[in-house]
Amino acid sequence: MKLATWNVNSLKVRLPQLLAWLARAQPDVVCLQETKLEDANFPVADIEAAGYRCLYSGQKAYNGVAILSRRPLTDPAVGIQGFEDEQKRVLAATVDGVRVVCVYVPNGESVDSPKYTYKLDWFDALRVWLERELAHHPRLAVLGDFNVAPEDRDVHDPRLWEGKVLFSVPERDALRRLLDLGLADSFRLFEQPEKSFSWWDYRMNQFKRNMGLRIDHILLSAPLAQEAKASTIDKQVRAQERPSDHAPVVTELAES
DNA sequence: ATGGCGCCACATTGGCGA
Repeated sequence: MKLATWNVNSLKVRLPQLLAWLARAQPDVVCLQETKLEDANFPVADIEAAGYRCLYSGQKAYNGVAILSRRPLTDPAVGIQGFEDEQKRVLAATVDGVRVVCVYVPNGESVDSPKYTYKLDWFDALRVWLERELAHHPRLAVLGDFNVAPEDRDVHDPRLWEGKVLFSVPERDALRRLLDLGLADSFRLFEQPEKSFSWWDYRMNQFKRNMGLRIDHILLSAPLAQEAKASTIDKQVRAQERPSDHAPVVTELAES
């Protein structure tokens, strides 16, 4: 089973790229973030024509998440249980016995912003909810844009980013506490090229200069981590014309 | 120190992302 996550930064704009990527990469399950579409405008027909079922939870202009799957999606759930949030950032469903959770963690804006407080509160609520979800679903995967680079090696210039939003200690601690529930950062289960990133700012040719961050992650519970075969970041997608600022991350599980 | 780019909407400028 090939699991993927991609922040598309507008599904309306990126739909042709998504369809081309599905055909090339052949993922089984794809979690999308920043679809920026109300549910009424979700391109269901195009995605079904490509061979994928879909679940989506969106809003106008901001946020919005979706799960695409070749196999049936069951037991859908919207949002973090027990956490009121108008922003559409979380969607979950079960595919072939794997509980798939798609997350779009708040950006935080800057460490002195109210949005940063919201981000940390949001992480807390996510952790509490995921702990319960794990108890019910031992085969659990959390995929998405976490808006946190976990370690120095996930940042092109850690000294420059030290203390900044996306790399501040409280954010990294919040992500660490998720991993401490018994989730593995699947990308790091395998040997990887140095300076592997999943996001590059549009400005200043940062992609060409590989000045990025690794903030998009696929976390796997222990039974799934044992089955992981490979994990990669699809940089080709970021090199296209009119790209999203994020590249897809893909983790493959052995057939079980 | 600031803006750079791209997308969106009560749009031709400002909010937001990261």
